[in-house]
Amino acid sequence: MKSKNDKRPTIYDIAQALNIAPSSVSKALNDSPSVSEKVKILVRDKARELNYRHNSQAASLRKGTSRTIGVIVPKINSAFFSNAISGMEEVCFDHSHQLIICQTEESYAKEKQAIETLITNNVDCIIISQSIETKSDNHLKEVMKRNIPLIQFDRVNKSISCHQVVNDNKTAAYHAVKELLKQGYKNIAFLGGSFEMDVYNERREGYLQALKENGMMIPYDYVVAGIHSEQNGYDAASLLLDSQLSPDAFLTASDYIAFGVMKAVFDKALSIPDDVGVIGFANEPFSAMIVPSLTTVDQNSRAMGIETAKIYFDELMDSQKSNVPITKTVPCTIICRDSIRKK
Amino acid sequence: MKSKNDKRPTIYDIAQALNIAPSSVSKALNDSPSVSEKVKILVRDKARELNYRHNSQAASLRKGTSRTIGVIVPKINSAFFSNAISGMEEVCFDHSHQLIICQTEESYAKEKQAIETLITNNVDCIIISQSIETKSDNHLKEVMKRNIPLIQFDRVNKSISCHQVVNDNKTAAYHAVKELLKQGYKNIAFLGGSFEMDVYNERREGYLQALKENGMMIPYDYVVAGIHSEQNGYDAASLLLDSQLSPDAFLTASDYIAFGVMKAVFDKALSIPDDVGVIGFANEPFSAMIVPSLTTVDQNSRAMGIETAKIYFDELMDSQKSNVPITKTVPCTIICRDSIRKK
DNA sequence: ATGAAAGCGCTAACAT
DNA sequence: ATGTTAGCGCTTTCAT
Repeated sequence: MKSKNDKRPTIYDIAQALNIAPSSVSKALNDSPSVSEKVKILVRDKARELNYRHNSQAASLRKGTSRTIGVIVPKINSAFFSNAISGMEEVCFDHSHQLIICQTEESYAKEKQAIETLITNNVDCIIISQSIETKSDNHLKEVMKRNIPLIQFDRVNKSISCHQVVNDNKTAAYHAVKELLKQGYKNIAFLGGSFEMDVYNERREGYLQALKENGMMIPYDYVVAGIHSEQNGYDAASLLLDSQLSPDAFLTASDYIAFGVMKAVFDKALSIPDDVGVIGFANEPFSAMIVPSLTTVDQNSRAMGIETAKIYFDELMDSQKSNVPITKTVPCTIICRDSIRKK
Repeated sequence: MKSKNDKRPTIYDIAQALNIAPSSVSKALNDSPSVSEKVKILVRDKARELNYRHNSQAASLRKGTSRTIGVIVPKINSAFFSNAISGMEEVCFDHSHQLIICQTEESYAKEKQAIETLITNNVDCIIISQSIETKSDNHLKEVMKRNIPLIQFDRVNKSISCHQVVNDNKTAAYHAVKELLKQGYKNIAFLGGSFEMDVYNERREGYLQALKENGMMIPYDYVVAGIHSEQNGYDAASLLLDSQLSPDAFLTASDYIAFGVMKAVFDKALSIPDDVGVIGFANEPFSAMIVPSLTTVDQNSRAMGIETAKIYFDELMDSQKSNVPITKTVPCTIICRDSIRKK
């Protein structure tokens, strides 16, 4: 299909056709001030005529910069990440940069592989949200050692000193619990994600703080770690609802977990929100579509994506700025729906 | 941040350290048969020691191939596309190729831009599912003219002669309608997407054929075009439900549209599935979560992604194979749930 | 089996 | 303002 002889036109072809030097063509195409308007017009017309396209590989090789940013996320098909990516894309588009997106599917091996791929492709910056499985930070250290700008977002490893964009997870969880207390719920359980990740730990802290401030007791089994899926949520909630002191409310680490909890509650013939209140995390589209609609914490993920990409363009691109890592915090918004009582 | 003097190691650094020729290093790293096992080991060890990484930009420039495939889709955050992409990624990973993903957000301008970007980045192949807005095919012709292998999937333009991977949309719609008829629904409306796209036209054909075969009349207003969103679905269904001959079933072009229809039905105080049956398309996760759960057409999108990527590796990569465009058809599966009556 | 040298397409010094 | 030249890092003939 791809034949070798009808090669794509280069600046040499334009130069030859116009009887000028290739460097002048390059300058003209890059709108350099040191080339006459006349030549620019000539070059641009000829380029169009020959159907010339800039070869960014060659330019990257020469310039040592690829105008490309690598993004590593666990999944692209979750509301949180796809919105964040969409936000990054918007900013990159404005700066005529582009994104290479890698999915890890929560695997550490794939995460390491993705970093190799991105290094190999000379990306100018790596943006990463870690996978659940990731324990080590060698691969991130490797990126730093190579002086490739690194930005973490959402699922960050705080021990790595680099720019970070995170939600105010603690505050969000704190307010979510306050909301539950305000509605009169008394026994609030927390089904969190991996407790090896700061995002989830912070949510737990917010949860604990809110309860402590109100002098509530927290049975040891009310805080459950390692909950990630709808099924996990269903199982954990079923267990808790059968226990001695059955919870009357759940704060969960994701809307999917929350949905599992809701199913468990219904299976016990209890009602939501009258008997049990439920709050999720992420504001997945379905959270507004189910019955009862799910109260959830919106993480403003698009804004997070925008802020993340901006760090590169504002701080990192023209390098040699501050070496002090910035941490940006994006506030969450609690979306109150029918899964908790209304005042 | 990124300083110039501590540059990344190249094959020259390895060559120098080992006192051998750069070409030998290159061959060793590529496991060429014309280099001794001894040198290979030496080179690999030194490469590890120096923390060498292959520079694929340079290699691409030299070899004229980038081991990169560009994918253009309207949205990454829909079940259909993210699953398809995931399937493509799997196949690419097995062939150590990678994906550059571009979103068009249904805009023709962005679609054109994405193609420019991909050409500029020397992708070895372009995989595209067109945006709704796209009317012209100049940008696709441009790709063909450059002898860049082009594969269309799902939302294809049949007038462009290239490889295609599609669902058996007509059959799927046909069987969906048959299913509705079997359950005793009599007045079945069709809320389709853009009628300028083959996918939607084929679904309409299947719908029409099933009804005609059963000698059913189809009021002219039962076939509605240009329906894309939940809101569109809600509006169109509301109108139809108020009309003279109110439909008792809807086949829709997406689960989101179906959800809008369901809302409209409930707002008229009608019941699903007793008064009205609804079938969607795509098997979005939420379709199983809502009440009543939504009967939908699963497009086996992951399989589509896999088949699409395979076309490149099986047919196109080693070029000069057949020039005859292949069309692969991936069957759909109807997932029967509560939104239609059960026998 | 190993090495020397050319060149992929572009840009950036450095002349002129 | 324009042209000459070298070189980014790699692969690939072609010699040896």
